[in-house]
Amino acid sequence: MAEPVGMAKPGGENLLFLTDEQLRKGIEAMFFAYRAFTADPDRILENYEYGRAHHRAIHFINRQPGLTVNTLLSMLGVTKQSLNRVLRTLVEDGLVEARVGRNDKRERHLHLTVGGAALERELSDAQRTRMRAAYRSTGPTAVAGFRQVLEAMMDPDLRRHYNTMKDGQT
Amino acid sequence: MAEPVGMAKPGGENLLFLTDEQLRKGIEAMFFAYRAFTADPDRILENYEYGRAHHRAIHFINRQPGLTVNTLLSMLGVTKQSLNRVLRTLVEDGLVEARVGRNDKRERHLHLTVGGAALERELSDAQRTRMRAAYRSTGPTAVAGFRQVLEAMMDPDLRRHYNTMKDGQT
DNA sequence: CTTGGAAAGTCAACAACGCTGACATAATAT
DNA sequence: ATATTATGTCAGCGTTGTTGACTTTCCAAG
Repeated sequence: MAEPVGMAKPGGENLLFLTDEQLRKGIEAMFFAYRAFTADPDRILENYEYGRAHHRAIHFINRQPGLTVNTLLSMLGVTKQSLNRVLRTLVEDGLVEARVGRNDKRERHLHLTVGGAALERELSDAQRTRMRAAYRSTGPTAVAGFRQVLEAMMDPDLRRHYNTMKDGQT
Repeated sequence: MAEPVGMAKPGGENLLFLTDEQLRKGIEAMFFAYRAFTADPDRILENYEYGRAHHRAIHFINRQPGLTVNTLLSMLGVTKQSLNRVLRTLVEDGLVEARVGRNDKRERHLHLTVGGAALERELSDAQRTRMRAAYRSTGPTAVAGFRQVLEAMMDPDLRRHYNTMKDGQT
């Protein structure tokens, strides 16, 4: 630790934090942190014979109950065939309910069952625990920067989903 | 769990940034940002019929030339069998050279060839471009926080690799 | 009311990349 | 010298991503 990530910016801008070396460290930080970020849920999922794809589906269904398959598709950024395989097992196992739309009966509105909500809680508890520890040890200023940089890295389409959910339904 | 971490503490610290809602936003920020983070290299790799695993191997071989298969293994956190498949294609295609160790002939010391270095450059250029844009638009304070939180999230073992390389060749 | 198109789902095949098990070879310890 | 440990390879399997082709259901416009 303890090296210049960028000094003040007096008259001329100091751009030390934009060197290739700094960028490489950021890249590796993303790699190692993401590995840790997914490790806890992955361990839990093994007990249920589910994978990371199931976790992601459960997360967003919990986040926005009643969303359609198509909406979920665009959030996850996978093909419908890939999502369908995951969704089918979750419905079969009674963790997710797919209700036919009232206005548009072609649509399937997705909800977690009681069992699905329980698994969601178990998974997100594990993930939040790690993130809470990281947040706590670094403080609110670092957390704000963390979120700002991540948001700036997103593709506009993905950022739309992120922001939608951020403001969406409180 | 799920207690209001929000308000204030006896001491007077404001812990609003530790609410479950804030944590959830951090989790989703990680998800969406990582997707964007890998999107650029993934697009390039398609042209070469390689995948993300090849990228990771190339990155770390470039980062620390001459490292052994075992060392690379512990950085990537996969099984040696999984890495071997990737490494074999890279050697066959003339992007990586695996030199038998002089002291210990069991070891293979890995180096990028000229062609391997060229691909590494192409991939990391794409990744750096996105990260540079994010860094520039958020500034050095945010970048420092970004790195701090990511580092705090890592497992100790992975963090060791991260720090080792960080000090490696400044 | 017929038809065009969007939404959802299915089936098949394939690729990337995790995994375990079995094995060959080299170094080391007994 | 022989057994054990370390390193790397080969073979096969599972998850999850992909594309392509196709059907069914439904809404809406002509």
